[in-house]
Amino acid sequence: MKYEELIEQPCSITRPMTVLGDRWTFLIVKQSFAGVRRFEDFLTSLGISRGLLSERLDRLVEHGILDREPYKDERRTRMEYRLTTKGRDLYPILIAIRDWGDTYMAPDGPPVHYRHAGCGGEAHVHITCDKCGEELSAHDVAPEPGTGAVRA
Amino acid sequence: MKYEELIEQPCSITRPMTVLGDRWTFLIVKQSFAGVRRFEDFLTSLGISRGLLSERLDRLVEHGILDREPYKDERRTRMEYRLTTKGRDLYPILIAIRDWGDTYMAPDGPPVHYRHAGCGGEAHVHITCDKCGEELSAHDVAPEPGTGAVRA
DNA sequence: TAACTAGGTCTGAAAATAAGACTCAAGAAA
DNA sequence: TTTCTTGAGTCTTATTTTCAGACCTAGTTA
Repeated sequence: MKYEELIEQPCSITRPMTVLGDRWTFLIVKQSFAGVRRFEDFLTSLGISRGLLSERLDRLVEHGILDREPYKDERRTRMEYRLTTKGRDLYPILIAIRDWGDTYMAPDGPPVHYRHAGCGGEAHVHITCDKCGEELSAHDVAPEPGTGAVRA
Repeated sequence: MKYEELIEQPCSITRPMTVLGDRWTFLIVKQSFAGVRRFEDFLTSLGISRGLLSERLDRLVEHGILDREPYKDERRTRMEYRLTTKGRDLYPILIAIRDWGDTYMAPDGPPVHYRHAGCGGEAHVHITCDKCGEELSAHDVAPEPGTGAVRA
């Protein structure tokens, strides 16, 4: 199967993966959250090659995750890539990955704390039931076909 | 930069991506949560090629995300790949991706509902502060170096 | 005018992926 | 006993992606 064909699968995990599921895309988004906006800054902070960065930024813009806008520096016009609302909504995925990374891949402790500004507590993700409010784990959840499923 | 070198970066988002950030790995994990355990079942449900599936399963086992065990069918011995605790802890990432996928890539509505067994409500992720309990968005969070950061 | 900078494009070599043929062992069928 | 089928892979070849670095272009500064 061609990887691109996966986007047609009726699965809300598979479909985002066709957009985000490669080596670099998610790291670019991560840098965006960290305030990186310019081509050269993505380039040097990530160590990605120019060609790939160019292609990936284009794709993120196409998918409406980043906006590409020229803006006036003091003197020159430069390009900026900024997260859209759709892009900012990826934040829980980022924090979920960070929680797992801190737990299993950070032998020297968390490299970065994500603190509640002002309060000083740390941000973590939780799965909760939107009806009873209880905190859930994988055991408590049962998948069930929805309206977007393909009828056989 | 070689992609593999990224695993040394002091970042709990980058490091998991070196394990999970390719076309197929996360989809294999997704299938594991859906109850798939056998080689042939991953193969047909995902449409991945044999060689890649073999290599990816090995890698997930190496990283302690799946366990590979022979088990007795009625008559024969077969292989099973099952999530470890480390693997099950990926669930919030999965649900976070699904939330985003349902919001932005499911024009016909959610293909699958992830329901709280018994209660019937739906599972969603939230970012909360572990000190004050408030629900947070990207705006409310400020990154700050931790013990695992490299000193410059 | 020359050099520099941001933001790219182009190119060739190396690596990863796709598709399918082949292997091998165990158990079932004839 | 020989053959067939099945699960779980390995191997091979062609195609795609990725890497690394050279090159390009327009405005800026010296």
